[in-house]
Amino acid sequence: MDYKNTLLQHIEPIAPLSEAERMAVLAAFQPKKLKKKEMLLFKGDISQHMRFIAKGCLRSYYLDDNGQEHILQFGIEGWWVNDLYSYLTQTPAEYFLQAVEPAIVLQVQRSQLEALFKRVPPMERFFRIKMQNAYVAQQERTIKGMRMTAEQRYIEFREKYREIEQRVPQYMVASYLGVTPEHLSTIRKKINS
Amino acid sequence: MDYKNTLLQHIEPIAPLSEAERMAVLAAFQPKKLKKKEMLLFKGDISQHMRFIAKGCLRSYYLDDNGQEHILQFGIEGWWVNDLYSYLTQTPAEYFLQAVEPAIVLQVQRSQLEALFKRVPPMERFFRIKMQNAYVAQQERTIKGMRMTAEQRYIEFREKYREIEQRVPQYMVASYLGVTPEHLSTIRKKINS
DNA sequence: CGAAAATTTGACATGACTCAACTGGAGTGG
DNA sequence: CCACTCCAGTTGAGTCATGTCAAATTTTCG
Repeated sequence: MDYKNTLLQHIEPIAPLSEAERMAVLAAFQPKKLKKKEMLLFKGDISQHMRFIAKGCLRSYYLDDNGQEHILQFGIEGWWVNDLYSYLTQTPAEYFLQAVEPAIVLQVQRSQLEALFKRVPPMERFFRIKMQNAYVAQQERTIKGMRMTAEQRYIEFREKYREIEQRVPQYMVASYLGVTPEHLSTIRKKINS
Repeated sequence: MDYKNTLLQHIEPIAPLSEAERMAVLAAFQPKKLKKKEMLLFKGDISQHMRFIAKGCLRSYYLDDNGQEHILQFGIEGWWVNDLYSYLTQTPAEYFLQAVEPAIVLQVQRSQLEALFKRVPPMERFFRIKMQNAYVAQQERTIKGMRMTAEQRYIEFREKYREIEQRVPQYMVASYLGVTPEHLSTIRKKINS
């Protein structure tokens, strides 16, 4: 039950809850254990849950027309992962969700979360704020993706997500940064000299 | 008062309102008229309002270390524009907001919007959904910015924002797409042949 | 009409990709 | 515990995409 604390610790600084609300929130979420490389969502599935990472490391990615993987996002403890568009519109997912490390994910059914929003207004607030922050961060990433060189992006990634870099293989970092593994390798060589 | 309808027409499909709520919402917003090139927010200002475009066309942009403009976003009728991070955290803005065409913007003070969220719960819902959609769209743009060629991005932009393309100068489109005006020019030449 | 701004064009430089070969380390089966 | 295989990572050559700079041309607007 320890992982449930992880969840509350992430919600409460943003949206404090009464004891009853806390119970309601916890009751709505269910834990799911994942092995390394286990899939949490496939392209084509309809995402039925909001998902909070209590432990471990996951990634979301899609396959392009050539079957190549492109990573959108990594997530570690305290992050939310999803194919949000699929979840929101209940259409088939574009993205895959997969555990990069063994993981524990807390999931809440869409219908239950909607009910929770009604019963526990701070949760609606919490998600609005989370979305706002995610949006801002994403905006930042968009600009940087288009305007910075791969080297600059890598240096930033390193500083910002030191921990993630140490937990995922290098070719996944390359994929996240939008460069080929070869190119990332040359960048690293250049930096370490 | 016509522009106030524009606002309600954008809120109600997502979050229906009672007559009283409608009044409360309208009362909170104040119109502001902008001339072409007039600034709505400067870098360094603290963004005090949420802003809805009732008429006209605006852009948000920032200046890099070389003083070059980079456009994040255009907005036309029915869009929201802001430096969201500044608004949310009440820190100095990174971005400028400027009218590209004469415009009418409906503004609501942050404190009033917060009060509105409490009094009119559908508004909190409306903004959560807006944020989610914006986030998803932004995620899309991030991926495409890093992985598609400038030509592909331009073709997409054209299809998706035909109207905006016709309302803003080409060098701003280039800026939005993250390419030099010269390069966009050669892309256009290539496409039209 | 004239000046300023926007766009086009071309030569050259650099960043990033592709492809192919090689290196080194982590499992795995004998 | 060794030998083998497989996969991640590195290296280098050649190529394409895009940037920089400079100049010419067109458009806009006072």
